Amino acid sequence: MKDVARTAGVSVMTVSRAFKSDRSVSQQTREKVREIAEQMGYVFDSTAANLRSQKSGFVAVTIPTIDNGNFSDTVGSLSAQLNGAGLQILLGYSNYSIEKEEELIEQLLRRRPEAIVVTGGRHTERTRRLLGQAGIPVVEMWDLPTDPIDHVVGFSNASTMEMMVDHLVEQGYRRIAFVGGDTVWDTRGADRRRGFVAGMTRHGLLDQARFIAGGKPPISMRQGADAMAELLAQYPDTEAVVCVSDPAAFGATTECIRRGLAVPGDMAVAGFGGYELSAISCPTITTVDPRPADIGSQTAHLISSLLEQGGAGQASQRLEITPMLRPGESTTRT
Amino acid sequence: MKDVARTAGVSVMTVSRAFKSDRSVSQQTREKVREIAEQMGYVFDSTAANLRSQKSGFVAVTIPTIDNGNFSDTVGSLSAQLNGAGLQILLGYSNYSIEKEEELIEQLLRRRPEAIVVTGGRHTERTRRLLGQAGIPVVEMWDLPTDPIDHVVGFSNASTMEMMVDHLVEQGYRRIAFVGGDTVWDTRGADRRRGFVAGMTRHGLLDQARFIAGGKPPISMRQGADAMAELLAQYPDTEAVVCVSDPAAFGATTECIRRGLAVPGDMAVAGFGGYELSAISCPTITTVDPRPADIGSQTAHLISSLLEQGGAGQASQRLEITPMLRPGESTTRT
DNA sequence: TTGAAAGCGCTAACAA
DNA sequence: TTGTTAGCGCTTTCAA
Repeated sequence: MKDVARTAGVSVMTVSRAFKSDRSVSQQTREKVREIAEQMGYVFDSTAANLRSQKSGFVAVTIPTIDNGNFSDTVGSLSAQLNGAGLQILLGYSNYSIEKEEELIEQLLRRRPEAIVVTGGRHTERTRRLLGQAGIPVVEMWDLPTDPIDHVVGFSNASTMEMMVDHLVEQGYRRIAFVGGDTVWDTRGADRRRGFVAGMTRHGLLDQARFIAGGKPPISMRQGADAMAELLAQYPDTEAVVCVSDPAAFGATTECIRRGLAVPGDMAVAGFGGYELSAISCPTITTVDPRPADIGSQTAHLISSLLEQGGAGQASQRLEITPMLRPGESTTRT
Repeated sequence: MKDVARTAGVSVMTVSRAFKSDRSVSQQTREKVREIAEQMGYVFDSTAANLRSQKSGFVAVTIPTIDNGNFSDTVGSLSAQLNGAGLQILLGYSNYSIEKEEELIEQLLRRRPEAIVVTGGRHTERTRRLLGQAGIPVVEMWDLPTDPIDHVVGFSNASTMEMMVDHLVEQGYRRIAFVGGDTVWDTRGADRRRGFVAGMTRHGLLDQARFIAGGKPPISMRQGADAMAELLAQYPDTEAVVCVSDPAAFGATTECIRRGLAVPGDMAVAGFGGYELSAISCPTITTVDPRPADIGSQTAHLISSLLEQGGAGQASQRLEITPMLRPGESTTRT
């Protein structure tokens, strides 16, 4: 910057101002400075600017994995909106581990983000402490924790799954199985399973419920297919299956078709997540859409307004997203 | 840090050292300092450290969109490996626009990344200039540009698609259609289309080739289904379709099945990308796997070794990935 | 509208 | 093993 200033015959301060948007520099000076900077191949150094102004322009985000269309949708809309506000996303993957999440969050906080968004509502004690004293807005998304750290943008995985159980029971299914991943890892998956149990209990069908474990999340299509194979071996009289996610439900559906079983004629299948896959698949698969892009944009909007009003220390908001049931051919009684 | 130093009764330099890994501090002092820091809720400030040491710990990455399983796979493995080396990914989305990419790259360079990875080999002149004079290793991935900026980790989209055409012709198909997105936006899609034309020409079948445009990338499953509908209306005697990506091929396949057309009996379908979807779908879909995770890990490995050897200015490497044809039921002559 | 001085929180370089 | 000094490249603050 000093070099640019010298070449342009102005002070470094003027160069600095020429690179900001609406500061007080004459149009003429600004253009000259920018042109010279471009010629000299000068690239502004945000690191130094951030240090001095104590504003990083970062929003930190942790998601369990990038390998999940739902989370990518959320991050995509979050990112698009925050970029518009001049903020960049600093993304980290916790790999479904709250210990890894703790480590990750510590790393991210060292970059002095202006806000932080975490997925889910279960964290280590130290994570809660780190986030609590970070002095920036904290948003927990994709869940509705009973004891939130600060702000929340999410939905109840449990009651959404109950809604799905209601739908299946309404359609006349009774012997229903749940296919999910390891619940120690995937807390949202665990909540969905809890919702399944609650729904079955409420309908007096808990004794007809079956459970198949699908391994470590994210549950793949292959794991869904394997789970269906296991289900058919263990509980061949099952009438319907609800899977913890759409890819698993799709895998389960193809396994049936491959074996000559009709879906839903011989076996009904439902998923979770509202993926495009479920709407296009043949048969279309019943699912519930938690509107991941809405979670992202609501979160972005919340963060923008919080930062405008001065950041941390404001009344904690709780935005509840209402997932939508999308009935498909895969559970329609023929 | 000053506060921590005072409380611990040491100098700031000692505190600084206590937070580095293998520097010269007595084990006792380090533990005491860390403990006090933890109690005081002190979080190390990377921004300042980066400014002083002129090392950001960032690797910048641009991808067209997060909404594409192939790119997420690449970023996932890239990220996992670089995190191991203490580097964080600074990710940006170009939205398939080289103008947006230019803007994005300028933003990213301001954060002083230690290396930068861009997707594809087509860029604006200014992008090339910015990258050329950034003084850091530059990797272009997912392509094999004829005139690379610096390092390359990728494969030829054109010749990979030619391989697919060979496979279809070998299976006996002649009247073959190509379904792809807008080629102005998606340069990899354009390369694949070129490869299709080259393959058909080589087999003397260009006059029997058909083309259906699927809109702006990334091409969705829905667009694939719509493209199939259009194809059946315009060229009902088509024998096989090759799609620019697997999701589109899946959509096209379901559209056939929905209309009572057998795949491959009445219409053969092939995709591109090696998605799990193609291996699980019923019928399984013929695809070609560019091994996105390998692209990521090869890129990570290249970057690690370049940074170890001092960063920019080293001999430009060109790592070619060999995509694998994965024949599926969707093109198998019955 | 422009400039000079001070300093953001850390580390390189050197000294003890 | 520990401490002192200077300064990374910018912006804040104050003055002209």
